[in-house]
Amino acid sequence: MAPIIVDKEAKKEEIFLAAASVFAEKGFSGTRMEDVAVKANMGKGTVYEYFKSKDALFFGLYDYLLNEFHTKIYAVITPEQTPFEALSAIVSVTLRAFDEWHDYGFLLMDFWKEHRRGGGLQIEFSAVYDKSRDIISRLIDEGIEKGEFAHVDSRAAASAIIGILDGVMLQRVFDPDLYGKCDVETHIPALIFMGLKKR
Amino acid sequence: MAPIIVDKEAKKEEIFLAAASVFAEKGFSGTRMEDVAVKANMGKGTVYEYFKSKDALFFGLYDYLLNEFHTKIYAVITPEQTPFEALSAIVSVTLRAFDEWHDYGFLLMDFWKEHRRGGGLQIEFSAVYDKSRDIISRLIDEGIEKGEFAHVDSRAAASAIIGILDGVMLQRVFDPDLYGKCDVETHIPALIFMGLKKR
DNA sequence: TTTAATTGACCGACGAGTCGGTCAAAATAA
DNA sequence: TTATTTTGACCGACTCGTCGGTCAATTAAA
Repeated sequence: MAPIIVDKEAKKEEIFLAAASVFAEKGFSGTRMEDVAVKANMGKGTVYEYFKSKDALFFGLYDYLLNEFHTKIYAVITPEQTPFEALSAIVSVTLRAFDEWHDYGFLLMDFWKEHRRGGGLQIEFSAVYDKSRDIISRLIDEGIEKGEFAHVDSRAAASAIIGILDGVMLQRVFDPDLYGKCDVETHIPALIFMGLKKR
Repeated sequence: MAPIIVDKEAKKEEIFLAAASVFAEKGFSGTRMEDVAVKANMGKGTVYEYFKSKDALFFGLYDYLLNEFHTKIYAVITPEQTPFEALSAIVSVTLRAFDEWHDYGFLLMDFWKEHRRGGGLQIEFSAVYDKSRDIISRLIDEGIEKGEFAHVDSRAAASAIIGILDGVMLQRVFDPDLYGKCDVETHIPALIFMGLKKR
């Protein structure tokens, strides 16, 4: 019936990991499918058994990684936290995630850049960011309600917070040692909460 | 001896403008040199008279645009301003610049992404960001000294502010209507200065 | 005429995707 | 148990369209 029973899902994951590494190193257009195949210890044809095209692999990888990231986020927020605590947790875990996996920055830049290119595959970043802004701004609204936060525009603030995370990651991509001496995980949340102005 | 005297610089600029438009629309790797030539109303060969290679054109364009942006920034800061005023001016002019030329976001994503690819040409973003952080953090230090700002870590704060600008631009690239209803030029500086916490 | 400026047909490298063939495990027969 | 058949996972040589870059020819100013 079915000789050689292969765990297709596990194999897809293997390919994803190889692809992540190669795409991060060479960028989307600089990567040849053969490179991915070699990295995954298989023939090019095999990669095509699992992914219809280079695009399918690339955009599939995005979904895979986004899912992993969401898992990390959801792992640190609980209903018992105050809005302040929840926000802090999200900010730290994100900064730490970017820190732990330097390659992710390069990949993300590629996803940003390629997100258009037609086809049903393209990444809907507007939806992804919408969702993130929703979560953050809801936390901010809750904080305002509870008297914990000032009456800021929660949508704009959410956008800014997410912007900081992306923007700081970006700078770290260009200069990995940027925060060698400075504890960004403390200072960034501090700035978000306290602002620049003297109290 | 010297027949046709062509203003080489003006012609280079023509090509830059055409290239900016095409690169923004199709991305670096999606752009054919022929596309640029057509947009600039000339033959492909002519483009190669002015730029040695696609890379030379692309990275040359970056320098050209960066220079234009710096000119904009320097136009709004004066020695008489308080640190608060100078920072506000920089933030607004940057947000407005991103707003006025939507294409710039796409281009920037391409520059970010391609910044590595060897050769003597690659963009030194670490230096570019270093310079920006220097300017901003110096302003913040000055503000702290004058008792205008709290004792934040000025390097981290500068990094965060620049991050907000890049990050917000990014979100606007994905969702151009994001700030249709909300005055981001007011709210973002407000958040930076006042923070989230209730005073 | 001379020489700068322009051009686009052409070339060759490159890489995505294909496809016919191989192989080993599993099922079945003997 | 051993031989035979079946099946699908795997593979890499090949094809073929696509550009970056070149250059011989053309245009036009001086």
